[in-house]
Amino acid sequence: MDSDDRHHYFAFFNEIGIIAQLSRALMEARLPDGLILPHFSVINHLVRVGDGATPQKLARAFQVPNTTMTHTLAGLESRGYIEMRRNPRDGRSKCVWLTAAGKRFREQAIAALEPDLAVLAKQIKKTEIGQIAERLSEIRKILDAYRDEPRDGGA
Amino acid sequence: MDSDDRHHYFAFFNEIGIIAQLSRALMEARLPDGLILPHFSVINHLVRVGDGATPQKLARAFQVPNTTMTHTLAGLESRGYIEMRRNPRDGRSKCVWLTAAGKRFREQAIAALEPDLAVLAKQIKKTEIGQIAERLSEIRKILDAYRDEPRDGGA
DNA sequence: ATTATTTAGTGCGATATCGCACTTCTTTTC
DNA sequence: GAAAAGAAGTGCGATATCGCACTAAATAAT
Repeated sequence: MDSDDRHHYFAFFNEIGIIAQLSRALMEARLPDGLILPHFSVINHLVRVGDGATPQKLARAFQVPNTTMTHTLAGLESRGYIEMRRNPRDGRSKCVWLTAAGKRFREQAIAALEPDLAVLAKQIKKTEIGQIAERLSEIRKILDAYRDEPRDGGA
Repeated sequence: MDSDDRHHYFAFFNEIGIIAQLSRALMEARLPDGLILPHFSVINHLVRVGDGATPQKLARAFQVPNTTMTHTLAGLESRGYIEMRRNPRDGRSKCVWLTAAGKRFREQAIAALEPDLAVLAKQIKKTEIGQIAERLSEIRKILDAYRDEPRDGGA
């Protein structure tokens, strides 16, 4: 692999990083003060996948350390968007439950973002987004698998 | 735009965010202790585009606040990878110059990453990466432009 | 020329992320 | 059943990111 080959991969991940940064900033500009993307993401996840998950499970889903998830959940709980209850199945653990306020927060955040999405949708067609997202999903899975068995191949 | 349409866009940006996170973690695992992606990115930028740029220019190139770039540059300077000199054209400003150690750092970082890249290259073909990167570049430009004239359309 | 405005860089404070180590509880081993 | 090993969550400390406000210098306005 020569320098030019490497640059292709670097350039790809560079674009990814910039888009992640830009989209995150765009999104956070629409969220209430003190709330950031992970707050919304967690709430959104709970709505879509269903609540009652443990912090551990959420940390894995978002690929962040447990401490980070603890911190994010603390922020959501202090605002009354989630409730942390005891896990009846495991005394070490807890379960995260959405509150009505939490669901309302999600609705409002999505509504606040709608106009931006509408503008972007005019320039980036849904079909194209869908196609690229599929490719990205494959790449994400490869990276994700690689994370668990780095470099030395396999075994 | 209905809930399902929205989800397409959310899913796209979600994949982007995850890949950014994974690739960054992969990269940083290969960097010397205390150095993170922005450190490498800045050095790499200076090598590729040429050094002598002002902190301001770098901050814009990386879309980060000036304070963040100041902090990153301080880290690089304290390790002797760059030199901050006075800007002869503007007394308020400075110029960032690479040192031999800085160039060596880049070489070593790339070498340390090479085996990972080689493995990934087997699973993600260069041509496909290139194609997706082109699409992403267009999307990045759209987002970038939108950043300057949000929501209310134009004019 | 003097003053007002803008710009580059940075000190400071607030919050986010994350590694480490500890507590508490569960599961495994004997 | 007791002891050992493992797992979930969190307190603490270190660093990153970023907004605000300040200083110094350049540029514009008069």
